[in-house]
Amino acid sequence: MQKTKRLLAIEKIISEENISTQEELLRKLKGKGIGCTQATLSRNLRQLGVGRIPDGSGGYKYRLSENVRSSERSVPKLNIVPVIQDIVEAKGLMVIKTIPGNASNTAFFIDGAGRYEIAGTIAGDDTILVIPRDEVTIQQVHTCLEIILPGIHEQIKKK
Amino acid sequence: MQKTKRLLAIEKIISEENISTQEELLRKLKGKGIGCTQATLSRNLRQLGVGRIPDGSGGYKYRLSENVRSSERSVPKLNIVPVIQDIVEAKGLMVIKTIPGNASNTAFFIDGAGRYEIAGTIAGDDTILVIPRDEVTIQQVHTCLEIILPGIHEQIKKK
DNA sequence: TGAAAAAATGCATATATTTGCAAAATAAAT
DNA sequence: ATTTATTTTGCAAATATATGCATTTTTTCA
Repeated sequence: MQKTKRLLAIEKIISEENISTQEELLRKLKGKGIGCTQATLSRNLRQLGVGRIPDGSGGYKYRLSENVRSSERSVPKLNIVPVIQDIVEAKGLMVIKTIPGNASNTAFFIDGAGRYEIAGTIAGDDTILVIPRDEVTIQQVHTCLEIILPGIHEQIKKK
Repeated sequence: MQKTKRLLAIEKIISEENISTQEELLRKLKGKGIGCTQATLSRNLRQLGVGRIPDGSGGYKYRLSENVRSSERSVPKLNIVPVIQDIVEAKGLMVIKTIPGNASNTAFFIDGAGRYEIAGTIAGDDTILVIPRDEVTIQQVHTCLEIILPGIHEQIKKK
């Protein structure tokens, strides 16, 4: 999906350098071969929870939300995807099946991402219940999972 | 000095309510007898380090910088409340997030209060699902929690 | 106290961001 | 494989925010 790639690229760029306008970010993306309009960027930034704050020297810069930043700094990108066996939706909730004994750490990882879309998770031995916030569609949760665990859907399809 | 008063008022308003545009903040200030133009506000917000971030529901809100917020919350409360990180409602249920490993004992405490409003709780490692009885509103559950854990909402707000 | 310098402000405008709407692209269903 | 529904996107226009400049207010200093 083109959008997912862009969202990931945006997070990366913003966390690595000081961007002060959407036009500037637009150029950086173009440089990476990822194109869209400024309007789309505006929507994407909101979805990602990216804020705009004073940079301390008269200007402004975009910055990821606190929880996203802290999760990126402390949780290693371990290869957690392979433990996930299946994802199904039920009653507006999302149920993730893992290989036995791996629900807890996977849920912890998901929680750690600090995504707004997810109200919380509860993990058993090999099953995780992901509770989306009201107003959040299952589709949005899927996008969200893709951001937390890039390649997750791809991985499952292959099973 | 007129400006100092305004800066303080801005900090106060922003920390207490969700403001989404400078015009809106302008009106709030006028309501307090403090007047200026949007241009001045723009300059003041930058000086205060106030950022603009997604509010999680499609809009934006202004927020004080992290350091300002953390210095304001330096008075510790002395009870078990601090282990609770967040409370959100979803699907008519209530999800309580705690610091890792504390969901179980907190849930036990909540159960122990024997409140009628709460049908039961399920605790994982750091998440508690509180299931209200049918006919019980979320608002009632909030009130109920405040009775069991005085100061809980106050505590969370400051995070 | 009065003059000079610095800071703050308003006005008008430039710049930047958001949004409604229709078209295009994706995903889902038959 | 088509059709249908959903999501994403671009375009143009509306909103919102930032800034240059002249003026007023506040501060500094002799």
